Amino acid sequence: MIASPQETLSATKTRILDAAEKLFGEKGFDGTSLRDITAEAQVNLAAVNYHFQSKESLMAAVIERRFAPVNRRRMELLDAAGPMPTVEQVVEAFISPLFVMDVLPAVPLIGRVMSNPSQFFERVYKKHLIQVVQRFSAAIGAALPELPREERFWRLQFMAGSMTHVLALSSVLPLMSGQPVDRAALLRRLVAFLSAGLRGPVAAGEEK
Amino acid sequence: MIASPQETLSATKTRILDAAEKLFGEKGFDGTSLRDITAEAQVNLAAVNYHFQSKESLMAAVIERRFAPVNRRRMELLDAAGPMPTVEQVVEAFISPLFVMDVLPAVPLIGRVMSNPSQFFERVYKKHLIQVVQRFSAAIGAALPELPREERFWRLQFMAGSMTHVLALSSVLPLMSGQPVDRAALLRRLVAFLSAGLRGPVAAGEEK
DNA sequence: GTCTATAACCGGATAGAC
DNA sequence: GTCTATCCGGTTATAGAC
Repeated sequence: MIASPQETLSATKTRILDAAEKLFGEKGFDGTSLRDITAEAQVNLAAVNYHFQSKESLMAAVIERRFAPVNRRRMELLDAAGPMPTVEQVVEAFISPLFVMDVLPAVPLIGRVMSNPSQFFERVYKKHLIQVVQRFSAAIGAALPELPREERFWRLQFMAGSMTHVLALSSVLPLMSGQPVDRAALLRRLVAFLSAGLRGPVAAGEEK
Repeated sequence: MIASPQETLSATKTRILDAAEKLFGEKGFDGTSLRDITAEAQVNLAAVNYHFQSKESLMAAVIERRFAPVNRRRMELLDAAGPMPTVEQVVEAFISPLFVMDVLPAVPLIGRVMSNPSQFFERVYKKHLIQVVQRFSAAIGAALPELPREERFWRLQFMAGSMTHVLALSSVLPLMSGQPVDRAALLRRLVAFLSAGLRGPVAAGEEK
């Protein structure tokens, strides 16, 4: 069996995706031009439009490539935890897929998408996140039956916020803390903090 | 006593600042052109360069106008809590200045700045946030003497992340939750969640 | 202080040769 | 599939009249 033609095509296509992911993560979507991307990828400018039609759909492809497997992994981890997960299992299922080696280069990109909701609300939230939110809201309910439904929604947002923040700031956090970031330790710290937050008492006035 | 000339000047200048704050918050800095801003403010295009020299320094002025009073208020609240604040007092001092009426229009902008650290690391972090981080790290230490210094840094980041997330997503959260956001209730929920997180046990392996 | 007009440049996109 | 060349609208910034 010979190599399929797609693999030859994909060389250029993948180089564009990799370069776009890097630059979108570093400088944002509006702050990155197609010329920036083709220079970084060392491909011709016209190749972008040939392979991806427009900048808009290049952005979609870049996002799709990373969000789909991360969310699949989240669901798998939740499945593996069974119908009565612990709080820690739920938090880890949500966060740990972003701390594995092969999504590391996409971390700034993911942080940027997650903190630019209005620009991507339709595309990202409706397509990729709405099922995740519902599934994890249910899982939190299983782990913490006392927690009102509305409180689950908000605590899930708070959890997403802490996670997004450390992703989006991954380039400056070493400068702020004065030392390189130990990612394994960071994951443990996040899980401990968020699990405690999820288990916290409901604020007065929000019991019902 | 007659009105000072500055007040007349400020009319245009303030209209530009207000329009820029709104649009930067909605569409981002790179996504907003000076033409967008002058159209929204109903002033002439050249007025921006006359009053602010460049887009870059307009951005600085927009940020400065909001961050300075918010951080001043944070410090005041921390001072008012005394040398031995409760965890809740520390969290409230950090967050509640962003939940008062007159900074409401700036909420999307602040969310955007906080989640674009690389672009503003020099300007915002070094000028506005470094003192806040140090001061609040010390305050957490006073409220939770058991917590290691490094853990304080990270939990402060997690706290900032949850807060930033609800600010940055303020336009879409009503759509996600299916109902208008009760800001007072949101503040109570945030304080309860983050206080519980701050008090949580230190993850195994991070005790020292 | 405020306007019009324009300079100088960069952006995404495409036509058409190879 | 990949290149060069180019279109053309939008961008910041400024010069100069009023």
